[in-house]
Amino acid sequence: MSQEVRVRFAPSPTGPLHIGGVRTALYNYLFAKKMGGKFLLRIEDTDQTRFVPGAEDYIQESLAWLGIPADESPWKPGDVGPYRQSERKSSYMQYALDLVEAGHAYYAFDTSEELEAMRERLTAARVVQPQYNSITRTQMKNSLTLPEEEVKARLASGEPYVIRVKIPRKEEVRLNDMIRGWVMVHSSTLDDKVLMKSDGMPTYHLANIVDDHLMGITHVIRGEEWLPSAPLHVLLYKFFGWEDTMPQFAHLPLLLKPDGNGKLSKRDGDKLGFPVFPLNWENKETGETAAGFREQGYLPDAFLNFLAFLGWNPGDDRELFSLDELVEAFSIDRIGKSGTKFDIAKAKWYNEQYLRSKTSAELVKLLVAEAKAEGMEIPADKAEALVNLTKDRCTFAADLWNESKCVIIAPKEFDMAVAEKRWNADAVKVLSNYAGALKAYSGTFDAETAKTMLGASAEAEEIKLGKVMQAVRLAVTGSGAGPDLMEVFAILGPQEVANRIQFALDTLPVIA
RNA sequence: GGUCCGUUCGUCUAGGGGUUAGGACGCAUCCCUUUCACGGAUGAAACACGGGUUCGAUUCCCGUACGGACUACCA
Repeated sequence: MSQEVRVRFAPSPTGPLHIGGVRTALYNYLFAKKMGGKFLLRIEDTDQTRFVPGAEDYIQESLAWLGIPADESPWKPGDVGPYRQSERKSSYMQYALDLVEAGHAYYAFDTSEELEAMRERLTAARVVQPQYNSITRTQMKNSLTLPEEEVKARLASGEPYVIRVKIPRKEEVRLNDMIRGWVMVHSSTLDDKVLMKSDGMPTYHLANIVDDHLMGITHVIRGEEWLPSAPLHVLLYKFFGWEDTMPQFAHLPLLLKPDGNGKLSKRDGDKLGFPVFPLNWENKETGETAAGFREQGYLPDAFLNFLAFLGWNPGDDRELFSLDELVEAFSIDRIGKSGTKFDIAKAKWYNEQYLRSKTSAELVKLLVAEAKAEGMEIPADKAEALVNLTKDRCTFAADLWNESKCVIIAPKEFDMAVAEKRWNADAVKVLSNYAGALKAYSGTFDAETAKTMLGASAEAEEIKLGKVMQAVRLAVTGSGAGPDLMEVFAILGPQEVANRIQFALDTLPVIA
């Protein structure tokens, strides 16, 4: 009988959730759903000095926006709670003490000044890697070097202390990563990491092992930055005697800067003009702000699809996947090993694809909302025609409005660069003729009619239509580029088109 | 510096001992067209390097180079 898959996403509430974290959450979600298991969210807030108010809400809202909510979380507790490490504080010490008891950990009383002095001494002695380990710990103040009585006295007096793991001197530590295969590290390169901090809180290393064990986590899917400490975690599972239920590890490739090299950072986004966070963020205390994909106009499905393909692919030529399809297609062995550079152009392409696949009704909603944000209204009888006319020209929902503007708002001024080239005597003749014809017209008016009438006007003046088309567009929309003109005319209706032409005729001096 | 991880078109990637090394984004050209787009077609563009193993290596092995992560009482 196979065990239920349980995975967790374990962010720290230290600020907005980085896009790399979002992808980690997504892969955890996809794996859990694919395996018919559970996706948990655990808040790793053991560093009280870095806690940022609002960050938890941000995490929750981000997952909600993407449609990948956790099955168990601080806001939806299952039966292995609490789901905030700060609320589990009381349980960690006992586990650390068990390790001390078993000889796998020890108390250390060194002050930060003493630690600093030790590092300096080792550096001066050209020790390649100054660290608290099996050698150096013999020279520090800890329960391994101090007499038992003194240790007891120090503890009793309330002197601050930490508990450090006692890394064995010679041991080959190995783990079988689901993405990277066997990874082997010698224990001599590991250091005696702090397990319990002097403030009584556990470090990540202790907390994540204890909690993953207690929460029944079967697979740990996290970023590659954790790979170097994974051997320590393996050792800890062994020390606790939990090897049998140790989760399987999968270390995800990093998200890299689009240009040059290195981990993708907020700075890169700012510099290149794209967000690296799912939602807008504002830290009320520091005034720090960050742009979000949602506010930039990205659709959650498109963003999700884009994100899924940053390091994973289905193995065939398909590119467009709904969340359900992603779940169906997902597998950890199709996750790549190497770092992935972030390409915003691809994200835009995904957004275009998803925008265009929306129904007219959905697009109308988006257009109306965008217009409203600009203080404008879209006449109900024109909305559908507008979105159908403009959607193929749009990347974001905001473009629906940008592209529709020229229909909704009559031009007050004209693109003079176009006017200088195209606004000539021929154009004026044709337009005058056309305006007159439109004013007199009262039948049904569609794109076909608009064009036939325009053609007739041109013919009447013995002028080739193609020669004056740009001028016609300029007169009615004020610019030289835009959606299909005849369709625009159809939406406007003959009277409005005539009015606009008349305004242009009255305003624009003949230049060309 | 040390430990660990990685390296196929500019980018995301497929592939895998013998292939014209495939797709997508982007780019270019052409077609469509009343403009700009959309769409269609075409094109330029990659196996980091050096040794092995092999009849044969981009693919397997070992080095080198390059890149990255980690190296806190942060996660």
